[in-house]
Amino acid sequence: MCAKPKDPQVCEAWQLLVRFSFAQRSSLPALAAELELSPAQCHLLNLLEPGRPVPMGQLAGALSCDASNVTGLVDRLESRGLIQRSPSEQDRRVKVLSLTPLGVRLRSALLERMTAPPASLQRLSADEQRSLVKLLRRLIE
Amino acid sequence: MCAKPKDPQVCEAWQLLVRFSFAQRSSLPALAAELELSPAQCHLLNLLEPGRPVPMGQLAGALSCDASNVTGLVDRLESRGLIQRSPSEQDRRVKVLSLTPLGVRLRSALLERMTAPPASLQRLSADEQRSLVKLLRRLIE
DNA sequence: CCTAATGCTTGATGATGTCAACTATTGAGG
DNA sequence: CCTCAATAGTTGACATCATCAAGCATTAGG
Repeated sequence: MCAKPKDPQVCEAWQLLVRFSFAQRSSLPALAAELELSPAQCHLLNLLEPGRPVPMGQLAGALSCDASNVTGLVDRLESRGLIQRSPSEQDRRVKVLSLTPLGVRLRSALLERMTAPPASLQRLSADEQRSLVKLLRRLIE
Repeated sequence: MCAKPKDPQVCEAWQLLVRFSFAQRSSLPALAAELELSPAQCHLLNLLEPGRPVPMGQLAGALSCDASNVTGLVDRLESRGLIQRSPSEQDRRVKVLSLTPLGVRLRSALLERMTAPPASLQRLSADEQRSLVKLLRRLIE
C-alpha cells in the first residue's frame, strides 16, 4: 500500500491520520451548521484568536487560499457582526481583522463543541492518552 | 480551555487531532489539484475501492451529504471516465458506482500522494510510531 | 390494486474557491 | 522629487460544492 520502500509503520500511522481527517470532513459541516457557520468560516474563526488581530493577507496564507476568497468570507462574517475590518496604521493598504465581542462568544461556543471529545477517546487509559498527546505534539510541531 | 470538568488530557488530545485535521484541510486542495481533483472528489474516490461497487445512496450516507450532491459529483467523475454508473439487478431504482481502469489508476496515484508521510512523522522512533498506530486504530474503531 | 416509501435526478439558490483585472499604497532607484 | 515595480485588498466572471423542494420511476405493504 505504501509506494516507496519506506517503513510500512510510518505509512500506516499516516494513513490512519488521513482517515481521521476525512472522518472530520464529514462531521464538521453538521456541527458547524448548529451555529449557522460553514466549515470554512469555522476554520477562519479558529485561526482568529481574541485580542490578536490578523491582516487579511496573512489569513489567506494560513488558509492556503486566494486573497479574494478571504474577502468574501470576511464580508459574510462581518455582516453578521462577528468580526471587524480595521485599517492598519503602519500600512494603509492593510486591513486587520479582529473578533467583535459577539464573535468572541461564538468562537468559544464553536471551540467548545469541536473539542468535545468523542466516546472513543475516553476508552483510552490515562497513560495512553498521555502518550497520544506527546506523539501528536511532536507531529504538529 | 475544556468546558466540562472532564479530564484535561482527553481534551488536549482531541484538540490536537482537530488541529491536525484543520491542517489537512489546508493542504489537501493543493495536493488534489495536481491530479485535477477537488477535495470532495478525493473523498469520494477514497471511499470507492476497486472491485467493490457501491450504490449512490450509500455513498451519500458515507459522505454525510445530500443525494443530489452525489449526482453532480458522479456526473463530473463519470464524464472524465474515472467511474461508471451501472443499474443494479436487484433493484432497478439503484445505480451502483464502480471505478473504471482509469479510475483505479488515478485513485492509487491519489492514495500514494496522500499517504506520503511528512517529515515530522519520520522524527518519531520506531517504538513511538508503533504506539501511535495502536492508539489511532482504537480511536477510529 | 392503491398507496406510501425509496433511489435518483433536476432546478433554484447560496457558499466556496480560482483567476484576471483593477485601485490604492508602499518602497526602491535614478 | 518622480517613476515604476511590488504589495494588499477588492471586484467580476466562472466552476464546484452543498442544500432544499419537486419530480419520476420503482418497489413494497395493505
